[in-house]
Amino acid sequence: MSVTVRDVARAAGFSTATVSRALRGFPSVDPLIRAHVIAVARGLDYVGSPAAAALSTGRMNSIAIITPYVARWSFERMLSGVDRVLRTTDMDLLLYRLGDPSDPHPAPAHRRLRHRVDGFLVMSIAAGSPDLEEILRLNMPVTLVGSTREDVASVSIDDRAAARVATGHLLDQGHTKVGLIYGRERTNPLALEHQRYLGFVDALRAADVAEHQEREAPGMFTVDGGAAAMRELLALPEPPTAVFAMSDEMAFGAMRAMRIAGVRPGHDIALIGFDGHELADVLDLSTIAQPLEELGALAVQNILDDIAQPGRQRLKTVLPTELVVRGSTSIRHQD
Amino acid sequence: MSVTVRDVARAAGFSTATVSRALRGFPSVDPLIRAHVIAVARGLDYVGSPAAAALSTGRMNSIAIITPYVARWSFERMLSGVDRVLRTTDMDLLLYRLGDPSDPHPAPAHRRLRHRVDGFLVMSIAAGSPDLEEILRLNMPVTLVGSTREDVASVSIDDRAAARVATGHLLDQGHTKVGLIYGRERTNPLALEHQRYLGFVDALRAADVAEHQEREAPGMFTVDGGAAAMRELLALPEPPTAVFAMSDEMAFGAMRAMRIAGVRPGHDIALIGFDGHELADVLDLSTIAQPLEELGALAVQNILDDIAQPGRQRLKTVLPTELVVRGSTSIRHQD
DNA sequence: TTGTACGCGTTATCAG
DNA sequence: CTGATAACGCGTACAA
Repeated sequence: MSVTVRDVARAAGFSTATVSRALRGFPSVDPLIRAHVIAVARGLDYVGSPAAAALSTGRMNSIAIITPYVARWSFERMLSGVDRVLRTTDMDLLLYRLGDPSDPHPAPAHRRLRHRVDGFLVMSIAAGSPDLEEILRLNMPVTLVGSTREDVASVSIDDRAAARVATGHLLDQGHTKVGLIYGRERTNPLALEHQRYLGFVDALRAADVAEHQEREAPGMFTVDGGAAAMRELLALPEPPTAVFAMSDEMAFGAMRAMRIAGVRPGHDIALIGFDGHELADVLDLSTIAQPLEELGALAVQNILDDIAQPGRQRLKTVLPTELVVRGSTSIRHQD
Repeated sequence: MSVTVRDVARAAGFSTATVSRALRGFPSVDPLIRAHVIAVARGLDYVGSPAAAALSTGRMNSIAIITPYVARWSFERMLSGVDRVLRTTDMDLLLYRLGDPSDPHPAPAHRRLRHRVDGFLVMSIAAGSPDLEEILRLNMPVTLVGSTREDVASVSIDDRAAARVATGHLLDQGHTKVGLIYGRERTNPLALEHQRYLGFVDALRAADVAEHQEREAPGMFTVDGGAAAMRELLALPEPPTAVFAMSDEMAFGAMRAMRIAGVRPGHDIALIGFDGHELADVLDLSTIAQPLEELGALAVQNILDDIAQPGRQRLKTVLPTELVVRGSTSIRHQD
């Protein structure tokens, strides 16, 4: 087939053991011999078999990203952070789309992953999700990104506080009819968006503003969904004068619906999103910026550490968010 | 360590060979025995070792995506298409960020990939790129997405024709001072964007409009870069009255710069992008829509086929693009 | 410091 | 249709 350690050993005039050690830079090998072996290996265009190494050591030298939402902007950002850290190592990155609660074609088997990777980065999957439970049952290093769970390492933001800030910002402008564009199921404690919903309610309560369920519409965390939600809100007998969308992408959709309906964001209706999307700036959308790239980077670093030294203290990091005020919430409400 | 075929074999009262065959659904095994073996395996919570299987068969059961631009919207879409197809198989997906010509920290070794995957999906890497050459040298199944190269399978669009259409659309509106926001190096034949540049020039020539190099600014294919480019164009003594941006993301940046400068897209300056970005709609940006998800899906399907039957005819698919006219180019130019 | 020899878990071959 | 056994390529005790 192709050239193996044995070939290199023969050509170099040493044993496979020495070759193996030399190639991996062990200190216990004579510098001269190492140089020679490396030269010979290069000459033979030798490249090791990760499968064989994995079989022998039990380490796969790779980690998996588990996430249901490959198509969200936030994923793309977190992935950038992950990649930035990972490319300084020799670890490989596997990508598995798993954990979408509304998936008609549910995951076949997580068992398969067992011997496939050394650790898991679970992104945007709520604690309590069956898929997450399956992963945890594997009893391998896991770090959550964007969610939290007892006894599992995680890197996240304080969603509840952030949503409180976003909603509070609207209330500060004098709005009392505050609408919400959520994802799919805001009241399910297992849903990732639940915390943001609680923050929304917190803020209303703190300001003594009543919550009106009919002013809350689902936007599925997509642009189109956000548009549909806003259409729904606009059709209300008493539409909200301010709206908090749980993601910038939904807010963008809402803006489209508003434009079509002839309603100006920041003028007729205040609108704030969530994420700190690159284009929020272009669309002059107020938002809650979260450090997505950092989330990814810290999480992968933690996984690497966990793999290196098992039984390590579980890391729980919470990163800060920032309210970014732009035109879409610039105008105060006056009754 | 964990339960192996041998354990299953012992528990089931059959040989490892039979167990292996039964578990993989070989027709040559007694249905009753198969059922029994499967039951036992499940009972033992058996899960196979891909590393061992790979070592034995030489097939890794996984493919790699190679791309420099993890953070672009177009990547996210193509990835969605890839995943849609891949999840109907038992193949795993490895992700490698490689091939960025402006990478200060160049790739360590592609050799490493040799025994890691069964095939490569090379996205958005120009033919002639050193990284692509390295991959091709491996002599394994490769499918290009978004670029073309002699003797390599590819799924792409006709960039040149599409750019011609975009530019032609501007010219049709009566514009003669047409600007361009390109990526990094439009004139390098090895750059991916070169074809779009050629299409731009084609259209100008066909309309007998002179090309003015100073009306062409680099936007690095990012939002911020697009903004900078537009600022540059606006500062010209004779700014263009219409601009073609080689990506929607750059066009978005351009729109931001225009808004800050008090110039209205589609009114003061016509603007058209490229990609069919989800948010082009929201921003009322005309664009060239390309079927990104389909590109990804077809490419991965082709790789799977190539792996299944080596030495197959090289596929060369070109998918159609579509001009989408919106507000940003709706107003005709009048001198 | 270097070499020998075995094991990792699975699949493929070949004989029965 | 089933079983015994030899690879697959590398890492690593253990011995020298």
